[in-house]
Amino acid sequence: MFALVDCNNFYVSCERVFCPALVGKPVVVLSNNDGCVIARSSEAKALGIAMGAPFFKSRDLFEKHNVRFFSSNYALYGDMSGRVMTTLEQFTPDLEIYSIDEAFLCLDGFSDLTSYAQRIRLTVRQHTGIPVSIGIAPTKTLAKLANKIAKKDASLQGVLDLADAHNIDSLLAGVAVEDVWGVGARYAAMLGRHGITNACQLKNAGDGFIHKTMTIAGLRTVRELRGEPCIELEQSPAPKKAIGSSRSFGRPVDDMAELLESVSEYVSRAAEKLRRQHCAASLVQVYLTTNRFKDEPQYANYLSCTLPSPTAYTPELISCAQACIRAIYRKGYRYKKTGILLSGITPANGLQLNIFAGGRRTRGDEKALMHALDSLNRRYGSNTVQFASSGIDKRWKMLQSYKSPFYTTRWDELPAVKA
DNA sequence: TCTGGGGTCCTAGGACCC
DNA sequence: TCTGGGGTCCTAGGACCC
Repeated sequence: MFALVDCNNFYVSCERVFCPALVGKPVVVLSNNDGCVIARSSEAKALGIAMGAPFFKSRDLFEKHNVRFFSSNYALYGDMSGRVMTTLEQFTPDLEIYSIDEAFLCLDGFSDLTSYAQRIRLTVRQHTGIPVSIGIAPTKTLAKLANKIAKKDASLQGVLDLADAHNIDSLLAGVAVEDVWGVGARYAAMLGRHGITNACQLKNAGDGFIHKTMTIAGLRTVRELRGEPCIELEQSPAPKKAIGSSRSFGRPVDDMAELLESVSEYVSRAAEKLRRQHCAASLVQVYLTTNRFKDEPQYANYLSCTLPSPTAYTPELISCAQACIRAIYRKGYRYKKTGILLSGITPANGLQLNIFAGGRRTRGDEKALMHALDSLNRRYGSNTVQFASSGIDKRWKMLQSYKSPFYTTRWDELPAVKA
């Protein structure tokens, strides 16, 4: 048996923990660059504020209903997520952290699951202040679905064990096909054209048709809806096969020097992650693009660069990425965004050395330098030491005009309790 | 002035190998 | 008139997830 524990309106809930005055009021959290709405309180949803709604188009509505809004504060959300997951680990030895706000728990061998799940809810609430909902079922896909129903139906008090339902098919018939895990907008439209609009109809669709139109992954989804487990619990996350970093700029950028700074910064971020998983990369991909929403000359391009041997040495990766930008940069455009992707990832120990790389500084020196860099930044905060090529002013940086304090990760921003 | 970021998996097609 | 068969690897594109 699987339980899916999902935090309710997670980012909004994190903000509310440290600012209880927000409880009961419409609250939203914005994407990077304060671009779109990516989390909404139930009050905000009730006002008709859509997921992904552009912030600047909604400002009037926000003002009218006194909607509170926040820039995203990932240091806070990541830290709160860790606290929730640590609490969940007390309830089962077998747990998969699926995303920042969700975990699958294996409940095999446990009894009285609904009341156990209620205890989980109360404990998470007490330890972290975060409200969660829990769906229980014999497959992950059904557990996701049960969770969705538990969130919607207030009478369930946040928990639904599908085994308790007397008529699962009628429950499935009440769930739109696009709300099934693994069915996105494209598949939902395609299925709709074939008369399949709810989860029960999808469950009863023909295997051949599903395989042909939705590949093997779609077939797994359908089998899971029938109660046949096809997707296992993954307890130890596999190392990443690709690590990317990209950001929209806070304002249009036309100067190549600033584009070079931005990719240097993004490569530094990605390389840090690469070293954290003890890997090296052999392929650097770089792209740039203008703002597709603007009625002005558009240009987008990308270029990749294969390294002679895999590396996790930031300066080498930066040189590659900057060479790519120089090659694809065209003067006269207003750029909106650059991004990089590291791939061809292999474990850093036992690297194939390059026979032609003699005479350069040794791998040992590079490793020591990166280790020192990472240690300093871990201890004293991100970007305490950085590469000059990433720039000093960084006037291209994204906007974060409405960010809440780093309540849990910076000494000088800890909330104070007044006597 | 203003529309996010970071991933995974599957498939098809092309280049290459023997 | 007439030119094989079996395979791997890589990449791009399209779908999905949060």
